[in-house]
Amino acid sequence: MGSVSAWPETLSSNEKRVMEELVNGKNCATQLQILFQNSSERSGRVSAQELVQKIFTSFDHSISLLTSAESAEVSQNQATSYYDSPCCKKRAASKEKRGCYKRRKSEQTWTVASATVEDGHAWRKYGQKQILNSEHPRGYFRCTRKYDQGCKATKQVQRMDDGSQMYQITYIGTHTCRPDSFKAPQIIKDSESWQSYKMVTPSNTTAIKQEAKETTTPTTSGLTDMDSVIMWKDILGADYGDVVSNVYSGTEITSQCLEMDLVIKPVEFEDEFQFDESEFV
DNA sequence: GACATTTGACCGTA
DNA sequence: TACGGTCAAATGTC
Repeated sequence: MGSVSAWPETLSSNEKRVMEELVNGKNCATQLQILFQNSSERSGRVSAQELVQKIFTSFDHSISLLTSAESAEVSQNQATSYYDSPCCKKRAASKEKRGCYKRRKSEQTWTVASATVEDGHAWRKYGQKQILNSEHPRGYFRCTRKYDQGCKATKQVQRMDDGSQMYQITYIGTHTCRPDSFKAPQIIKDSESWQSYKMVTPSNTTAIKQEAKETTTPTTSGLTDMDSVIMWKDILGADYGDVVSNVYSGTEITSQCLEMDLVIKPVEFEDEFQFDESEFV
């Protein structure tokens, strides 16, 4: 485990802490993988659940650190840039001026094929567009916490043209909001079995906020973040075939998790995110 | 009345 | 210049 002093001095203290958390999470994941490889026993010094708990905590801390830094930046920017920006002054001056925006090319994006548009977050639809050569229109959604918490997450939902009931959902940007209900999955918190996690159903959900047709509801597990959904599925995949069936085929992951059927396509990180897989095997 | 959705207009990018 | 993403007025719903 690296100490703070092991990181380049160019990193800020927050970045160093993030790195520490990520390394910690990676190490736990490695141990967890070994545990799964010797799946019959629970003989390690720590149980799989404890490791998963650690991983979750590490990633959660990292996300918190990053989002707190980002949120500060966002709120600072918002205070001055959004309503005071030349762009919007211009808009105020000219009511006819619309579409004053910058495309966010550097945001993280990932695509998910799902039988449902629900993902545990509350989204508000802000647009719909007929796309060329597509049978179905594409819906544009933003996080309902965009204005109160500066959350930059958006998603695009489009019915697939292959006649199936599947939706192609593209997530753009990560949630910087911190829903009150966000917490570690019940299974982790209560140290229950993985099986209990499987038993979580949409029927015992509580809504963060009522949104019309596209409203999404978090599960009681509190697993409200799409990133978390993907993460837990990935973790559970190998040895919990009944719970989650993952097929890692190069760059594509096919999963079935809870009520969602997902095909997760490659995450495109425009920011340079390096992950040395060779150390993982 | 507050909030969400619809829809046409506007604008950036390829 | 066409396409796609976003904005915001109009409209709908509770």
